[in-house]
Order: sequence, then structure tokens, then C-alpha cells
Amino acid sequence: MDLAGYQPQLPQPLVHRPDNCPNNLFNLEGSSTSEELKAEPSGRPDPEEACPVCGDKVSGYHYGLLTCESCKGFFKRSVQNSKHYTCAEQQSCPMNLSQRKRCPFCRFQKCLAVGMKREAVRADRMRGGRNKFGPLYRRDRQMKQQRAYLQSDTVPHRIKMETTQTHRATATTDHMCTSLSSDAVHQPHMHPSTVVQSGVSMPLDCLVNTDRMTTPPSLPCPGLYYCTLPGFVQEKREMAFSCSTAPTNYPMQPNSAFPPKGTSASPPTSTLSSTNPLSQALSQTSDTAHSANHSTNFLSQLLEGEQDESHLCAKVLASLQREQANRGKHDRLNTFSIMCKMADQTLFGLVEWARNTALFKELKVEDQMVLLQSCWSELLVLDHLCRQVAYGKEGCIYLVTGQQIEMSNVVSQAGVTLSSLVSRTQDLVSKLKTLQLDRHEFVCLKYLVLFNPDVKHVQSRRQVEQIQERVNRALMEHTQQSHPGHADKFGQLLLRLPEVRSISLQVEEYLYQRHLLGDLPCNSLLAEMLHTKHN
DNA sequence: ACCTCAGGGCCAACA
DNA sequence: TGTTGGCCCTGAGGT
Repeated sequence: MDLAGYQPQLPQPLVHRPDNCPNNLFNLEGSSTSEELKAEPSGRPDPEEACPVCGDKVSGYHYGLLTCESCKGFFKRSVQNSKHYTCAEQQSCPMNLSQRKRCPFCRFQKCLAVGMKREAVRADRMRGGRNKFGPLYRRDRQMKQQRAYLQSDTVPHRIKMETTQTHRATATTDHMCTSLSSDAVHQPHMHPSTVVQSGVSMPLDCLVNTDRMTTPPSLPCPGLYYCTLPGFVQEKREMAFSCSTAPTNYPMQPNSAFPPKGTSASPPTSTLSSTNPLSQALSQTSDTAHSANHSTNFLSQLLEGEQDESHLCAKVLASLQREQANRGKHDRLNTFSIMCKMADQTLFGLVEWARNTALFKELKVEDQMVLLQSCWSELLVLDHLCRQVAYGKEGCIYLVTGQQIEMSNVVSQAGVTLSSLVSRTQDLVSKLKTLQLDRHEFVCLKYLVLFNPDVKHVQSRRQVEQIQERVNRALMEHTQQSHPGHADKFGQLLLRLPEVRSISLQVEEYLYQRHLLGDLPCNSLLAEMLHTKHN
């Protein structure tokens, strides 16, 4: 896929769509609305931006991304001279301005992990000119420009139309994959404290003994299912790693910012009509006079549509269990397939969530379809991120099933692709944790991602825009009220969305590559979505 | 024709 | 003596 030139595609009729595939509900042809990307403004790298390898000041784009002059030189020499370093420690040396010289091994690994590209170092050593990453740099600059714009005081409280469009076109090549995001599932859900068994070391293709895994009472305790982990097989198929479920001492309410929902499913908002408070809110004109109460009520309404997490978890587990039950002992799902199934179920849940929200239902079916087709992967990534914020233990990746993967194992055993994904995703998780993202804010971000007026072929653009503005305003007011000491929280939250978008594009690209290799399970919503975009 | 900017080379400083 | 990193040169591609 040419990510550089990527644009959302017209929805295509899908041949093998499962009966329950939401796409079936959208029997339509794509509209002909077209909207080209605006030419990007020229932009220089922010001189204050930190090098992703060592934190030094960046000097420009080097070998694939913005780095400092020092790491540029180091990377160049390492590749040109085919250096083979070794680490005297545990291959996890700290990498910063003062310590970057201590361990070239870890430094070079970090270079690769963050996405520096060996292939950008010229074999012929020819000087000058441009490389093939030109479009990549341009789009990356575009994104940064948009971030800067969002930060500016001139348009403080609104996502600019160009923003998401730019993000859509922004992709940073191949250093992303999706084991994380293909399981990118849910945020606060069941009761992690009830999921025991930690630190169980197992080979890549391993059997999780659920006898040792207590599931919540409300969940159908799955039988044995083959638990292997995704993505890890991509580059090193034989390696073993440690996979664990949530620790026994996991608090019932791991993060006060994400109080677990009750087990009773929230009433769907499907019965709401155009006279409901949300609609009324939408009909209001854009101004800054909305009261705090309005905002609070609005947010409460948005929260009501949230999915029941334990229900989702049960669904995923049941689905996996069914799948394995239908297979012979020697025909178990492999790692990647299991994760795809998880992602698929989660995606179903997200589509269901969207379609049950009053705001979304007010849109034309055609618009609903193009919006979902545009943002499904972003929603998955967002879900994954919020799950990590809510439950993720330091150094672990938390799965929808309650299991945890140790990050160090992933990083040390996976190749560059996976390492960089983990690194980038964890960076984002860290930022969100620092920002103390709460449930209200997470829901708002989901809405902002979903109601994107810049999606190609959206017919009721104004309507979508109004919803986005409304959610945006609610988010702003919420952050101001709940975090009065953190004046910039709203802006900081919005600034995370471009990265979410960027990661989601990498997720799609990776999944599509696997799909082309025949690795993706057939008849999955995931495959359908990918197919639709690539047609 | 001129400008931009990313890759390469040089070399003083450093360990 | 090998490595580092700041600075400058080069030249393809964009305007």
C-alpha cells in the first residue's frame, strides 16, 4: 500500500461478508464527494524537539525520522561500517544525552526501534540529493505543523478540519505492526483482580491452562484455548517469551480514573430520538456560553453509550473458545489468528457501540459507514491505549483477555518492527498516563475520532462537524473543571490524536500485509475493513 | 535558475 | 587509537 498517497476509499460491496457484519447493514454506494488534501505548509522541525533516541535536540530528518546530529552520525557509521556491537549489561541500557555513548549496542537498537532505516544509508555513498522518504518527511512535517497549529492560541478549542485529514495521510512507513493493536481492545473492563496466574513462562505457541486462571463470576469460564501471541512470530518464529495474566494483586479498581462499570449493561441509547438532549445540544449554536452543567450532562450521555467491558471480554473469550472447539487438537489457531479474532470481536463491539449512540444514529447510513470505515483502526488503537492506561502494569502489555505480556520479552525477542511499535505505543501510553486521562476524556476522544468531518465522501459534513465541535467543547470544559491546575490538558489530549492516527495507519498496513500473505482469518470484519480500504 | 534539505565527509575533541 | 559529534559540502527534487 502506498501510504504516502493513501486516501480513504469508497466503500465497496463486499462479497463474503458475514451475516452479522455491520457492513451488511449499510447497503449503499459511495458518494462522489471528493476532497483533496491541501498542500502542506512548509515547516521546519521544531528545534526544541527531542531526539527519539537520546533526547538531544533534533537537527532534521535523518534516515527516516527526526533525530539529532549525533545519532545521525552514529547510525550512519554503524551501518556503513557494518558494526556489530555487544551489550555488557542486559541490553536495556538507559539512552539519554549523557549516557548515549556508554553502550553502542543499545543505542543502535534504539535507533532501529524508533524507526531509523538502514536502507536510507546509501550503499554507494553518493552525496546530496533526496531519498525515497521525501513524501514521508513531508507528511510528517505536515502532522507536526498541525500539532503546532492546534497548540496555538488562535484556535484553541477546535480540531481543525485539516488536522485529521493530514493525519489520515500521515504514515511513517514500515516500522509499525499490530500485535498490540490487533488486540487493541478494551479499556476498563472486567475485574482484573480475579484473573490470576502471573509470570507463566511459555513458548510462543502455548497453551494457557485456564485452570490456573480464575475468570470473573460473570464471565463464562473458557475452556483451554490456545494462547499464542501475535506479531512475535513475524520475525522470530521460534522464540519463547513470557506471557502472564494480570497479577493476583491487581486492584479491583486499578485506576480511579477508570472505575469499572457495573456488570449490568448500560441501556443503549438507541431509543433516543431527535428530541433527546444530545440532539438538542447539537442544535445549539457554537458559542462558549454552555454551562458546566450542560457539559456534564452531555458527557454523562456520552458515557451511557459505553460498552459493558465484562460483556465484551466474555464475548471474546467465548468466541475464541468456540473457535478452538471447532478445531482439532492439531489444528489450533496460531498466535496471529487468535489476536485477529480478538481484534475482530473488539471491532464488532466498537461498531456496535457507534451504531448505538444517539449522535451517530442521527447520521445518514451512508455517512455512518464511511465514518466507521475511516476510523475503525483508530478506535481500536485508542481502546488499546486506554486499556494500558487503566490496567497496564509498568513494562507489560495488557490484553483484552486479561493476560499480560512482558514488554522486555517483546522488545528483546522481536525484531525491529515490533520493537518500534511497542516503543511508540508505550510512549503514547506514558504520555496519557502523565496526563491522567480519565474515562470522560477517553470517551470524548473516541467521539472525536469517530465524528471526523474531513472523511472523504461524508455527505452531512456540517452535522458531523457540529457534533465534533460539541464534543470538543465538552472535553475542554471537562478538563478545565476536573483538572483546573492543568490548563493545557485539553490541548495535550488533542495532540495525542495525530499519533493515534499514525499508529493506526501502521496497524492497517501491517494487517494488510499479513492479509496478503493469507495470515488473516477469512470472514472477519477486520479483513472486510482492510479490503474495503484497499479496494 | 534558485532554493531546500537530507545524506555524506571531514576533523577536532574525547575516552 | 578508535569513536563521537558538530559543521560543512553536495546534489536531487521542488518551486
